[in-house]
Amino acid sequence: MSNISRDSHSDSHSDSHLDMPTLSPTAKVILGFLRFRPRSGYDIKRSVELSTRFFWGASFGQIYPELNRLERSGLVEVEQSAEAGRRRKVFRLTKEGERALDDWMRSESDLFQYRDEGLLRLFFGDLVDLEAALDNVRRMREWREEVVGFFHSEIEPHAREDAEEGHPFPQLALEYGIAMLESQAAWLAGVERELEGRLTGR
Amino acid sequence: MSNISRDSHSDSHSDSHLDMPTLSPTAKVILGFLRFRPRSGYDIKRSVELSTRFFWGASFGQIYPELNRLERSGLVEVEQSAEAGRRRKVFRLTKEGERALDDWMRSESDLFQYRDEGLLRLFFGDLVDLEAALDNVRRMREWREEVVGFFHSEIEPHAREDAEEGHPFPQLALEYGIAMLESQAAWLAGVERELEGRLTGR
DNA sequence: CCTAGCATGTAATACGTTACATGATTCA
DNA sequence: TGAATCATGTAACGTATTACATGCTAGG
Repeated sequence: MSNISRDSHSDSHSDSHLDMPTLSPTAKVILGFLRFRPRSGYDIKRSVELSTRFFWGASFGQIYPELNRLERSGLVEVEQSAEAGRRRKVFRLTKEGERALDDWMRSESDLFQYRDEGLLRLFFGDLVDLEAALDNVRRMREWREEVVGFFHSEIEPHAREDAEEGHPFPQLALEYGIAMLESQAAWLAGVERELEGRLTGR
Repeated sequence: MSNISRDSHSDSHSDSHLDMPTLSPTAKVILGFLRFRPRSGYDIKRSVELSTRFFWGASFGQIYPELNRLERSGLVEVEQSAEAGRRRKVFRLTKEGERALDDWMRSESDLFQYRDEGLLRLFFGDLVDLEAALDNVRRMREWREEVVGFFHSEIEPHAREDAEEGHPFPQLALEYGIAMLESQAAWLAGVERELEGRLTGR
């Protein structure tokens, strides 16, 4: 667990192979994307930015070393390597890699981390004047609305494309994000009205 | 930013003092709690576990070193130190500390991190059979329901107590958490019904 | 007497971002 | 020719968890 959840408890579900070294967070998203089709580290980064980065980010500083570790442990292999011209290494899953991905997908490991500075400020709202607390809530709501707009304009087209190619789940994950942010924005708008009421003489 | 937000942009809001070294994440929650009343590191940990840990955790391994750093930089000071018997150091805010806290509370720094392994698995749902995807969604919903129950039984009483003592904001933060988790659980229940429908022959 | 809880700390390790270094290619 | 983008990687640093070490005190 990190905030509140327990992590990867039990793991007694299958004796497939003993001591599979657990996948790092970055490995999970790398293997997932490689399963659809082979990709370079650069491609993986682009995929992450266009889809999972809201709930599962990965930077170059994580991706490149992790790809090399995964290759050394036999979960991925280089499909084609262009050392001439534009240097480029395209990786694909091995049988071992497919197995590791499948094991993880069916596991109950369940990391859930939520860190929200606006919410911490709301929690400490009693320490400042109402105006400051209200400003904070307003910023929280506005930011969520901006992100929903961003999702619609930048992420939704790609998700729709995936869905048309027979992969509806990315769109489902997007809808989850939109629903969550819209619900938060609506809740925050309610708090705004409440605080505004207290401010303008009850 | 970590996932999606930008962090601490501009900071041009006040020239109070130039180059205030920015507070670490753990410092923010420590200073906030100390503002209500002086506490030991152990007390702070207890407060965090009873309230902010869902969206702003802190472990002993962060708290104790951070308290000593904050003391060295003059934001907190030792109120009473019992070296005899049960060793115990109670810290309180200095004027500098109050100022730093107030600056942060009015700043626009806005860290927002969300990491959700269940959602990543949902995103990759096309890679497994429907049963496995459905199991995952079910676990996601059940876990959220458990946490809401935990909030009601373990957190709510403390929040109510704070509210009765004239500090309503912690309760507001709790309600935010409950609303968010309930909205997610409801959304997930809808997806469950949809997937169950596809499973039992349309 | 022994266990649970109070209390403070360090060390090892993992994870993550950012900045930096390096270089090729495409296109205006 | 110069900028944007493709492409891979390392180093420094910050943040976080976990396990460990140590010891006191209150209550059954």
